[in-house]
Amino acid sequence: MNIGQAAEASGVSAKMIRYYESIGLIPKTVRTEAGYRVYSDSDVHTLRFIRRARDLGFSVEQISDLVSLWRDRERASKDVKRIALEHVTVLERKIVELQQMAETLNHLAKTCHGDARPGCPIIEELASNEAPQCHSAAGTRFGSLGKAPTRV
Amino acid sequence: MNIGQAAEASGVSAKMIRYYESIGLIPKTVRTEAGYRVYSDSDVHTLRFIRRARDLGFSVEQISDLVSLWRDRERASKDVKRIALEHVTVLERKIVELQQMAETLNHLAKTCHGDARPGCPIIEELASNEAPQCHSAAGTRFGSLGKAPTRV
DNA sequence: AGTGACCCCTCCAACCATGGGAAGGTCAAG
DNA sequence: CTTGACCTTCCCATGGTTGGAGGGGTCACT
Repeated sequence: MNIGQAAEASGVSAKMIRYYESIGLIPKTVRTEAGYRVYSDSDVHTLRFIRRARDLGFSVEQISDLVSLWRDRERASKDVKRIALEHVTVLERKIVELQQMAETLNHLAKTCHGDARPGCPIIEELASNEAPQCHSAAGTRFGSLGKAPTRV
Repeated sequence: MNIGQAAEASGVSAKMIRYYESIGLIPKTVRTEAGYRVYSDSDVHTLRFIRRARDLGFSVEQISDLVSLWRDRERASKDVKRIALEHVTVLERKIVELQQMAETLNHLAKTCHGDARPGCPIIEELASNEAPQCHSAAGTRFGSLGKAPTRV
């Protein structure tokens, strides 16, 4: 199977398959004489695994661990569960962050008459010198969420 | 005021101030003879505005619009409200996405005994050939959320 | 006047995951 | 043999932010 068919069958783009190979998430494949990558059904299976893990929001690094655990017949389900639950924790923190942003904006938008007149509480809030937001946590730019603030 | 003090006072790092200048979000500042950027209290006010908008998850492009509207005394609050509510829509879609991921994982983790034995429903789910997830929408990799799937 | 501790400058690279495209090789069908 | 669909590698862009290198400025203290 060529890379295009493998991409089709797995739902991972050819671009990403090459990228995953380049970073070592998947091993280098066999090549034809002409240099074309060749994939087996088993490879497609792995790619599908990877795609599902991506769909669940795991990072490539986490997926790398999950793939290892998957391949490892002696794997401890404890390890898998730990990775999954750690990820859930991160997800839930991000959810809260986004909810606070949305709440703050909804609150401000509600008090904004939204017509052609100037004078808008949203702008005024942003421009104020006072406490950043009414919903406190949205201002914690560098929460303990990792290296960077949540990009939205 | 030098850039460091402006950064301190506004909560925007010196690096980011230079970046915002370079992309035109803020105008070029006056410089000292030695080439140091000089900031006024008003500049700091603008930077604080920008930081708050970032905290609310607005993109730089949106912030650029908001800053223009802020400066424009004839601004229509309608325009501000529209930007804010559009952003809320995006936020809420992302929240739902993340919630679905978290739900799926929580569900799988619940059925994972999580001890030293092998055999783990989380891995098995990822590896299965069947329907991607029990919570359907988490698999819609390219939902109508914009250019790319939500990176987590 | 020298020295050390900071500050500032610009430019370049990295992160993450992904898409786009150019320039060239390969393959199968017509 | 031509055409078109595929493959290859390589480079570039995204967005927002941080980091570093390498060079210079400023200031207070000795």
